[in-house]
Amino acid sequence: MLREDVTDAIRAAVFEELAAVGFARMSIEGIARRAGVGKTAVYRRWKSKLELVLDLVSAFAAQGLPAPGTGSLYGDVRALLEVASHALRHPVASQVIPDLLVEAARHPEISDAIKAALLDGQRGIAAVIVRAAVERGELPEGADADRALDLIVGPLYWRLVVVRSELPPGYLDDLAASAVAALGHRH
Amino acid sequence: MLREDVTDAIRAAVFEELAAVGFARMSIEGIARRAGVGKTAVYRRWKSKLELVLDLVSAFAAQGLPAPGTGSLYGDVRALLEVASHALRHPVASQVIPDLLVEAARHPEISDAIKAALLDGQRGIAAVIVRAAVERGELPEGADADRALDLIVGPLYWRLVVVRSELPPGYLDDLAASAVAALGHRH
DNA sequence: CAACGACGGAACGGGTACGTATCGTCGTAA
DNA sequence: TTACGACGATACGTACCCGTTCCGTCGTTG
Repeated sequence: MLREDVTDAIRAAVFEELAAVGFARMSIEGIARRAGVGKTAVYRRWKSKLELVLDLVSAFAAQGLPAPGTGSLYGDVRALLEVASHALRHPVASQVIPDLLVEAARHPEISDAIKAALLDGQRGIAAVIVRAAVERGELPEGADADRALDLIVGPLYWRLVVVRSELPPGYLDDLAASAVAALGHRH
Repeated sequence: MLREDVTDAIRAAVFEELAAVGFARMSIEGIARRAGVGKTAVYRRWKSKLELVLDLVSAFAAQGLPAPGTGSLYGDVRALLEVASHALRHPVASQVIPDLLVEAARHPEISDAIKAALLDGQRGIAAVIVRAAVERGELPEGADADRALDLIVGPLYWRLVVVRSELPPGYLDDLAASAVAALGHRH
């Protein structure tokens, strides 16, 4: 019977190692070292670095984010931005997520896992938000949830992860208002 | 005197290697192998992998992108999106740029080089576009160029690099219109 | 035609990681 | 108390890469 405390220590070490050196440089030896564990303990549980990471990402997917229901489109968008900005400001997540997204371009398995764990969850939330707004009459029939997600999360991701600059005060409020304006715009 | 054809071969190999395996996995030996060159030829020119990449990125920065001047805010935004989408769809650039952006979080030198080569150029263009729109009366006085860049490029980057899905027909037109609507929105 | 210097190739010692095997130790369950 | 099995530690042979050194070749310069 595998000891659970050892398993947990390894999992935690993987996250730290991913954040510190990235998937490409991450090694089984480094994980075991950081976890204070023998290499044997790692290989007894997972066959490879890839399996190990896929397992962690999938565990993340199981959580499932709750969709906001504030009663207004602006409120829902603002709430989604709040959650997303917290995630992207987390020192570990803000390092691990972009790193795995880049690796996803080289490993289809990572791509699938990330899509299932993060992107599909967000798409679902966006779909709920848009549908509610349509029913409320705030958005025209047939509004596209994917496009909505681009407009809401794209600027935030760009600012936090690509440019990596601080958010000015009121930025999320502003961005939510801008997104609502852009979504409501008819072409 | 160093032979220029060898230098060019190495530079090309670095781009290919960066796209294929990423900065973290890239090795001097691999570059020389791909370039059909001895390791000596590489070390004779650059001291390290980092210097090599910084040199290439800086060369890119020297190009300098032209700011669009179409006469309307929508036209300028649409033109900027056109250029950006071409760059982010290029098979090598679309792999190299996100990879270096992630590495930038770990290497301040890369961060500085990328900022100088890409982000500052885009910021300058956004500033020109916004200033022209303000003079035209299309945007209110004091419109923020950085926020404009977030709203214009953010969604595109998200869609092309993060989600990595195809652009639906008319997506750029739509996005340009949405960005203009969001920018014009007063709060 | 002679000297020079960059070239590709090969080898160096040192470092890290791979995946596997073999220890002795220690907690647990029969 | 005995048997089992997961544990940490250590070592194995292989592979890759580091940065450097030496070699013989070859094109250019003078």
